[in-house]
Amino acid sequence: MLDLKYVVEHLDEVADRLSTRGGRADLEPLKDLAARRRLAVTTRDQARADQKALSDGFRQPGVTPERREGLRAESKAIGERITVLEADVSDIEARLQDVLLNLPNLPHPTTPVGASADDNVEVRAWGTPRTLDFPAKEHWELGEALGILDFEAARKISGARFVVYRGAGARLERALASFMLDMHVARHGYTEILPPVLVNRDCMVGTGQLPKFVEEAYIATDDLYLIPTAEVPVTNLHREEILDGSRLPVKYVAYSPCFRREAGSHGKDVKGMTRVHQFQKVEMVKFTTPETSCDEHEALVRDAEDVLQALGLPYRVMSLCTGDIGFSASKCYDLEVHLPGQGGYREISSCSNFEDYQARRASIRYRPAPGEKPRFVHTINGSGVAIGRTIIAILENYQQADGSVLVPDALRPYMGGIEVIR
RNA sequence: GGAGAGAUGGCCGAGUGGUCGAAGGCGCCUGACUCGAAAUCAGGUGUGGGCAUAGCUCACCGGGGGUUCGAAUCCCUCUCUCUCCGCCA
Repeated sequence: MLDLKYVVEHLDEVADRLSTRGGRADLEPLKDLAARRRLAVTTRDQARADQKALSDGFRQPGVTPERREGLRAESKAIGERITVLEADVSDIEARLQDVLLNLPNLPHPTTPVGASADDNVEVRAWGTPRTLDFPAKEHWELGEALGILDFEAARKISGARFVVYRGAGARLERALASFMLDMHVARHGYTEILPPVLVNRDCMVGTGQLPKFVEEAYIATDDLYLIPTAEVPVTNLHREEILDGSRLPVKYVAYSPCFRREAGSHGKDVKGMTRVHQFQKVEMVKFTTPETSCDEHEALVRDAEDVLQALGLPYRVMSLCTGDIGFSASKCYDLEVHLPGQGGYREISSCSNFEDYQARRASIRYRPAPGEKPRFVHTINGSGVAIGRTIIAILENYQQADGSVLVPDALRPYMGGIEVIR
């Protein structure tokens, strides 16, 4: 959520910056509502002050019954007026909130301006894409032939866009989760979290999934939502809190399943498990000061890159342009891994700096020093990394002519010594 | 699922209709004392909103609603926590 005061005071600048996301932001209604709110609040507060002053009369010694009756009548009249004025304020504030919650974050000045994914900028690349001396297979061919990915079974028990891992496939998933968590905890200094995957509405609003993207979410009964990423429960760990500034940055890493309806992506990535309704992911989340968020964001990207480097998976780092970054993000880097089977790069991690956008929605603040005023933290998060897509990358990068797949060295200790899946 | 108890500031904990944004304690900050520290003493110390912004003012005692001239306090309701019983991985 953007700061209303800032938006109103910098209307043109905000409109310009938001327009780089595509479409145009009409902020006039917001400005109008803000002005109406100011008037309504002032009027209401004055009425309340009047009534308060009146009520002192009841306590004065020697008030006559007639005087009391007069005060009562006068106060009652003001009370009725207050009721009306309060309703007015609530109505305006609800409408204001609705507009504000549906406004995306301001792109960071360093976010490249562009209209679509085609305008994303490659920042750096690591490794050399593998060239195979035999026809490269795609992950589903390899996985099904090896008996480690079962799409047919998944279709029967859940439907399209699900996958069942079997045997070494299931083991690979578990190995990757442990491998990534261990790396981020031991080498990168994150604290491991295992969050609920069912969260309340406030969490979803806090990180920006709701209200705008309700069609993307799986909604359970009791007003609970299946998380689309561990970012949601982990960021909300500190919702409505004031953190001790000396504790920052706070760094968490969590392994969780992620549930996405993928509404609006019909016909996209229908084969295999590139785009499924449930996948698992290791997610890193940081809470930082505004001064350090850019550096911490860069560091988090490096932390994600470490995973791919350790697994020997060639990738490139893309700085997403204004037309492609997520709703809540100010700046975002995607890590795209090279897939010989699909013959191109594919997103495997998305690392975003939300600045104070989520913090304002979720009211996550910190106190720089004892006695100082609280400020909003900056939140940063990124996949470290998506496990399903890592399995895709391993299958396609480590495939051999006979259809078997080598286990990357770094993973072997986690695979019970299995060196090749055949 | 059944029965009961409870939710107050960073923490503990008082407060059962107005003088309460809220006693007291702890913690924290500032000052005095001290070579320095501890102890002691004095003062200060919540969050957000509005405005004519060194100030004034309004709101907030788990959430929502009600009664009342007036609610932390009374009533209803929801949520959560705790205790006991039942069930259960």
